[in-house]
Amino acid sequence: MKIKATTADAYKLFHNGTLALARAERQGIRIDTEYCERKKQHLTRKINKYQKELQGTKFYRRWEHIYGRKANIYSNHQLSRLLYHIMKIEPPKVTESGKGSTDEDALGQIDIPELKIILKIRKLAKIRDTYLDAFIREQTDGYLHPSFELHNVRTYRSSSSNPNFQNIPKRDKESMQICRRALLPRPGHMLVEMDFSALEVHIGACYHKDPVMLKYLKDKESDMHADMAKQIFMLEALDRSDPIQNKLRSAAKNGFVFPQFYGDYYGNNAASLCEWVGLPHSKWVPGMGIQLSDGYYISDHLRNNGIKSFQKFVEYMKEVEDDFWSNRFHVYNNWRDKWVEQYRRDGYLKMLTGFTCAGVARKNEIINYPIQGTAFHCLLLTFIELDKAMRKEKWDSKLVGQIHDDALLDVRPDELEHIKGTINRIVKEELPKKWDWIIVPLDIDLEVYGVDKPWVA
DNA sequence: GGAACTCGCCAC
DNA sequence: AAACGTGGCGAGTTCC
Repeated sequence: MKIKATTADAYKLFHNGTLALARAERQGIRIDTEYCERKKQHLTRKINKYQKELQGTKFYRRWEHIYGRKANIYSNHQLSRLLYHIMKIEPPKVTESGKGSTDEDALGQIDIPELKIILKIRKLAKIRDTYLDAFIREQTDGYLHPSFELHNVRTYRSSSSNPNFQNIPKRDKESMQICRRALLPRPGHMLVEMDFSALEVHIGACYHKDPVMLKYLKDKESDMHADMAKQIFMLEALDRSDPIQNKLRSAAKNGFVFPQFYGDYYGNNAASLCEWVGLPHSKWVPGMGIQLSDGYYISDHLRNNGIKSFQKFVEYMKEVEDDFWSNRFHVYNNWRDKWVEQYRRDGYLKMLTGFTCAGVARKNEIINYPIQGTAFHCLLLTFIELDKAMRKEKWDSKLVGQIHDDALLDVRPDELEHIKGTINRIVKEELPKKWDWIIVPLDIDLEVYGVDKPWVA
């Protein structure tokens, strides 16, 4: 008989989780403080160089003319006034409070070369002030001890602070290398990162049990993102080994599938997809966007299929969205409706792990909360069990951090094989045994970094 | 001089 | 009819 998880089960998970996370906090992660100091100075010199370059321009002299000695290139308030009030430029986008935005996207759409310098300065200052500075400030005796909290997040995920271990740059190569170069294993050890692949998609399937999604997750040959790329870009086939075709797959994944799961809609999707493939929000002519093959561009291809403008593409994406939820994933879609209906009736929702979310929430929030929380709980239980095995068997290896669906270990090389086996046992056997609602195989990836090498691939 | 706010930007 | 979920944090600004 199936027994549903209770609040007491949820409590126990967080009680044990708190203890395991506290032990990881106490272990800490080794940090190269001298490197941080050196790199900080290096970044400061680069920033000063860009600042000098900016200050020599007409644009900045205008800025100084308005603000005098108070002119500050880090003031977005001043920049916004200068661009949108003094220079009368039409704001490409506005902020939450309705003022002209000065974020990267907005500045990128304004044809003033000086703004490029500001963006470069912003990026370097972000690395220096948010990461390297914090690493130096927060370290004691060459170790960082980030906090991991379980009481801050509405979805019953974790948060991290002092410093935040969960937002160290990864996607931008330069930022990633500069920041992660600072984080090291203990002497003679290596960093090992384990992460669940597509965990939220898998956990979502445990809630809605859509047969089409279950097939995608169980059948290694099938590929949801490739299928969506084929549909969106009207392709007969998709070869992931071709870089351009793989880019189309990434566009479908990040510009349509994931945003749809979070509750986005075709209008934003169409804009995002165009961004991915380099097409403008206007009429399309031959030779626009990314090149599919010699002399054949994405705009040629879509025009040949009857989509000759952004406007038309938006209409087409409406059809794709409709097909996505009404046909392809209609069981998933019915679950969403029923789930929201039930919340509106009860005033709360209950997760598969026993946690309760109550209070006023919008539709998208209600759909996302259980999936986001439950996915993290899979990582947390894995973390707890690993910590338990580690202490019982007196490993020299240590758990040092966690990022929602990902854990970082500081491993003594001769223990690696045993640790791999332990992780696999926990994820493949113990998790599904404890939680019988896990109806899809959970997969984990292991990334092993070099002995004495930093957290840089 | 600190609290509370906005904005921008990093992660999943 | 509306239209992307969860955080932390630094700098600048405003208010007391």
